[in-house]
Amino acid sequence: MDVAEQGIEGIAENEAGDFALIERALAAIPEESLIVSATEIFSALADSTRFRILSALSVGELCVSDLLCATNVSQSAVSHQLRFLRDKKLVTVKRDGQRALYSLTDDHVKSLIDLALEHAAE
Amino acid sequence: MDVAEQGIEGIAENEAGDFALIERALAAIPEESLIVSATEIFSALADSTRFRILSALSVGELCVSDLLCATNVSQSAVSHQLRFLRDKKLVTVKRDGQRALYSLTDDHVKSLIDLALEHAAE
DNA sequence: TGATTATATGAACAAATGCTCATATACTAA
DNA sequence: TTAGTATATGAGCATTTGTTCATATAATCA
Repeated sequence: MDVAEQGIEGIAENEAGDFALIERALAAIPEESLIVSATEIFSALADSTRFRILSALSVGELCVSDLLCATNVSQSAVSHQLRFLRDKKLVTVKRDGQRALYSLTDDHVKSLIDLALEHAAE
Repeated sequence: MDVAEQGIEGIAENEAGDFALIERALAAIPEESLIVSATEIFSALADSTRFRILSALSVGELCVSDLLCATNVSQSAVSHQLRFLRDKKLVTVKRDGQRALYSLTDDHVKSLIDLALEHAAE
């Protein structure tokens, strides 16, 4: 009704039979704040250095020099990426003497990695 | 054995008790080609325009002007992004008269979107 | 045919990204 | 304290990204 007519104006020239599908498609698009959050997680996983870091952490808590082994970049680069991941709340740190122990904040990240690998393996 | 000793050299100063974990962490990192594929999918989902396009397509086949309604950018931008998604094999096109009908290549993408939204909703 | 609608593409550009280098901070041990 | 190890940060830079503008191609219709 309201929604349908709003859609009709936006879409203009389509045949009537497709309106329902288009409406559903537009309805399937989450609201902006959710899009921002979702694309942020995907951005975090979209870089190979961060992907390696997060993959490694999916097994458990690790310190920066461990994560250095997990990547192909400098210690500085790892620290910068860890800062990025901290800011996005995807990892948390805790100090242990000289070490900084990082771990995944929750396991959605691990699920996402597994799903993507499943897709990649085709 | 082989693997463990290789790890010990790389890691250098850690206490013996942590080697097992570190080994498992390094083993959890997929091989390069899988990382490339996985980060490519995540990149595709890491942009709000593409995210909107893929969300909309998760409901079914749509033409470019429908997808234009689903985004906030120009027709040209949508076309460019569709080209990107085609190149990455995430969507497929089929011509229908003047229209180009796009659809998702498979539904891993939809699963990834759903998982990310689940995480985002916290 | 020419006009119209739908989609695609190339060029150019601003903004974002990811890295390294140099350096700073934090903690430990002698 | 000083030296050594572990981590963090700021600046600078090259590369990548996403967009718009202008235009090209494709298909339909009068």
